[in-house]
Amino acid sequence: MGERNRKITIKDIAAEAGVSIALVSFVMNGKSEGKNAYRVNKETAERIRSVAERLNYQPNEAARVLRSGKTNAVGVIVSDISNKFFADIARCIEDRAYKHKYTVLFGSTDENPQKLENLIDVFRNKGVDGLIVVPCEGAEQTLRKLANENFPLVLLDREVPGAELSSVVLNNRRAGYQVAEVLVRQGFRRIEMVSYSMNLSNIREREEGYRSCMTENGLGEYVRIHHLRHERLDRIVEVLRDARSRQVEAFVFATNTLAMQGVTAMFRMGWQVPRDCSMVCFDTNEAFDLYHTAAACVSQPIERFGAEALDLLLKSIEHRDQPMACTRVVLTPEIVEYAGAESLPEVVSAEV
Amino acid sequence: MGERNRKITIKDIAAEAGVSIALVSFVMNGKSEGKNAYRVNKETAERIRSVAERLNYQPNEAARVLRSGKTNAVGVIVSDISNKFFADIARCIEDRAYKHKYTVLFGSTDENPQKLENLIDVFRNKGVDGLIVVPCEGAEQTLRKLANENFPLVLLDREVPGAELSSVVLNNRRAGYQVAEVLVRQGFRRIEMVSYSMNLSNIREREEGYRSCMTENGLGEYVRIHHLRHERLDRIVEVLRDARSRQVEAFVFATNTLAMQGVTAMFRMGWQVPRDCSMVCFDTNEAFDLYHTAAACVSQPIERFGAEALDLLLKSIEHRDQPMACTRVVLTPEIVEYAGAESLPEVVSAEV
DNA sequence: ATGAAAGCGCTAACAC
DNA sequence: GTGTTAGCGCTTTCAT
Repeated sequence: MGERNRKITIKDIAAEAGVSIALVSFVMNGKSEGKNAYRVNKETAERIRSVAERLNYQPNEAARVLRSGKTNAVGVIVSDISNKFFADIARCIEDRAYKHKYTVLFGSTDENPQKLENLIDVFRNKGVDGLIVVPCEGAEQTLRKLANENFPLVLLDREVPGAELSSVVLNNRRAGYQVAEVLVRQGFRRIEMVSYSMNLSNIREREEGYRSCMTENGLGEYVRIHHLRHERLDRIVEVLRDARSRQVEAFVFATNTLAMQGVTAMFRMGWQVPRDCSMVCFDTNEAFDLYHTAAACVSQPIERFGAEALDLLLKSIEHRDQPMACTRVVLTPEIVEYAGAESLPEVVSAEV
Repeated sequence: MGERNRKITIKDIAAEAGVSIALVSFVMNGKSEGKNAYRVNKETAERIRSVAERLNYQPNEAARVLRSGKTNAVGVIVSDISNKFFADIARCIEDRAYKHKYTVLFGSTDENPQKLENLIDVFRNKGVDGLIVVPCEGAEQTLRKLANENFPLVLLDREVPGAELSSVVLNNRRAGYQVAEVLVRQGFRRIEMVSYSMNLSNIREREEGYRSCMTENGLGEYVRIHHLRHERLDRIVEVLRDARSRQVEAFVFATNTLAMQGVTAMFRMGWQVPRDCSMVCFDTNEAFDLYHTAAACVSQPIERFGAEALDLLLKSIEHRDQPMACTRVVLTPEIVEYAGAESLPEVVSAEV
């Protein structure tokens, strides 16, 4: 009771089991089995294991890390961990990493390359074995340098053009095409896109998808992409109002955030969605889902994003010596189409 | 180019600056200033600093941790990091911790006490200096033991009854009272509550709040609390249908998840909210907010949750020697009242 | 004002 | 099969 709660070390186990610390280390690391192993006496090994169990031995991570240079930790750097899309991915990565005995450090950049650089520094000092990064604009240099050092790195959600980096991304072009196509099929012609001015690969490709969908459907003349600054989303009101004055009938929102901002603004201005104006967007969201606000949403395979990214990273950590293979995983979007608010079963039956 | 990219250590700095590693250590740790300091020559210190800068010296965390026993990392264990409420708090903690040069490890329990215990073990092995924990049912023992060991610990969102543990929680009783009161003021009488069967302090207090509000308003006879099992939320349909058959006019949902499930179920059953049935709930949410689905929401001071919890934890890490003071921070809820869907400015103007 | 040196707990090469 | 031992990079006590 009054005993100081000293941490049990490998030494204590060795003493208690009457063997050397080396033996304990081997046994604890499973080096007593397998081919290239110091073959330890089966009984000795068992004795050591039981002592460790009894004393509730917990190896000291810091020592192990210092000695081996491996932390069994990876860093995940996203734009904003409180954003639903990233929070969901984070959760998947966390669970999966845990199964592989890895822990995860999270960080948010707020699309600020300086913050990204800081986070990378901090995480590397902490000794993470690798990084999963959602690159932001202006981070190209930093990331390329990292990769040149042969540091295990996997890009998520977006790519860095012209860099040979592993990445897990959506087929954004296709998603943009297909989601816009829903509007076209519904008979809309004046369809415009609301997007970010940030130069991000995923955004640019979504725009491309929209553009080719329009062009291929003979609506090239209506193509118009509004680029909003990330810090000035309030400008969306002007964009919408202007579009409205040009009889725009429907919008493609390049991200969930933009869509939410857009719809909120529309509500404030007295338009009802989708009655007065239709829209499609990327990612689902409880509001749009429940009220069928969107005519369609791009549903991203969250689980696979997390799984593929982590697996890729772990593989590249395993093969740190090799000159770093660059794998590109492109996931297929799913388009969730809603029937339209007027046909929401519940609303109809309630109003009749 | 072909150079192996060896990490710069304190030794390199020492050699380059022509001093001993001890001096470098002192300078790097700012022990050259202040009162109880080895007074280092101002110029020597400057020289060391400049060399460190030039060589881009990054101290090795593992070594520092091994030696000092301090990791400058804290663990945050919540129910589910992908849940908006916790994701938001996580983000606040992350930002704030970062300013204090701390990093944060996140983990999710899924309300499973076994997972909680595992996570605590893992995080402690990693050597976190302290933990912020959202306790789940059945974790009382584990947490009490932790605190008995004088391990820095702060509870978040919920408390462990009968344990002297620091915590940051909402005044849930008051929140429950006030949010139910909105319905009462709107003239509803048959108001029932949908809650969890889990025995969690916050949930229980919310129920208490609802109950006393009803009683004090002479509606005691209508008090009814439905307890759903966390894993069987689909049961909510039966609960709602049954309530409906008893002419229940409004619901208080004990959590955001319950509310979302509830409203979704109502929609499926063809009821329109709030036309056919009113509701209030805890936490805001884009859907309810945008469409004024809820008559009112309890808005929790997310920022303060994060800030208070982290500050409390850091303080208790700082004073690990002292016998652990137990502080309880109770935050005040804010009730956000919506005007009702029929008076949504935009919908009205659009429908006229 | 500065340096030497003793470890923190662990891994792994090497000796027996 | 098992033990010895040399560090990993750092902090900190104690000499000088």
